[in-house]
Amino acid sequence: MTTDRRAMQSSLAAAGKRLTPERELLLDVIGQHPHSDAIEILRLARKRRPRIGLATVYRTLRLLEELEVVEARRLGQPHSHYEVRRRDHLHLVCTRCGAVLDLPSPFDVTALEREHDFEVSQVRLELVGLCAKCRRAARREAETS
Amino acid sequence: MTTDRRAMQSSLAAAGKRLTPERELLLDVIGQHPHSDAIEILRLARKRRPRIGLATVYRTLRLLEELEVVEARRLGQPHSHYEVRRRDHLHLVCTRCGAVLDLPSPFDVTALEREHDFEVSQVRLELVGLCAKCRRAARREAETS
DNA sequence: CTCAAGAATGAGAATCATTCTCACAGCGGG
DNA sequence: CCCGCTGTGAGAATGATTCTCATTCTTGAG
Repeated sequence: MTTDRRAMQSSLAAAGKRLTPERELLLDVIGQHPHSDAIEILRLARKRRPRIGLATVYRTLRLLEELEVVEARRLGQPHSHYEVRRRDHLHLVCTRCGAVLDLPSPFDVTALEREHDFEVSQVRLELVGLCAKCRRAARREAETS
Repeated sequence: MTTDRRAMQSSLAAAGKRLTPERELLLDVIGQHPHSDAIEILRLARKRRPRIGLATVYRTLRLLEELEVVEARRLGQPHSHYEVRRRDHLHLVCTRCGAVLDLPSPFDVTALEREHDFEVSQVRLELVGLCAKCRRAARREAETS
């Protein structure tokens, strides 16, 4: 994951932030264990750095979200699950046990039900971005600063 | 919304539950104010029934979710937003101000960006249902009871 | 019509995920 | 080598949601 590390390094530097061992470790853990929640990430990170704290995990997760490196998911549970971000990202989420399967982008629901032995009951789609008002506001802020 | 009311009545009865004035009121509020959160729903409900409590709002929301009448959404904020459930349900969510636009089902991202003056930065899709393991477990449970 | 049993409610306490605070540690430039 | 930040860990604080419990309402049997 050296490329990720490099990219991280520079976006952090751009924001006047440092690439600390904790941040590097946490990014690695998230990359290796997609869909983990904060407690799970803490547990995994402590195997390699036992004194790391929960606050650092949450702080780092938020930072990585802001840098658009990591993405938080609400999968019907009260806490979030985290994973390295991709532009198009499709999931099969079981409503009963919470299992999450990743999917390649183009798909056909019926074929997919057969292939993954999964019964689809609901399709949820969100297109996330900026509305016209906020695009103008963001532009104004950029000019001011 | 008499049809909704009827349908509710019978699915509640099937589970040995009652259609109370509170439940009817809350369903109506959610129908009339999609994407509201629990506090907002409480505020709206109190206009018509001032002594209704927050616990009842949350209890009813959970019940309506179980009956698959209502759906909770996590739109990047720490609390949920609620709306009457449809099978296919598409949203445009602004990452900055949290505005939510509903969309008709079939769509073309580029046309849509032009039409709604919205800049899409991310596509999120979840197909929700039952995995093979849980379908078997659910079947077993049904047989037992 | 009356009453008992169970379901539902309101208020406030409890819980759980997440964020904040604060004292201390560590790096990086001068 | 020291100063000024940026980060960290621990625990407190917050905020959304769920639970508890005493009370009220409904329903159905008699």
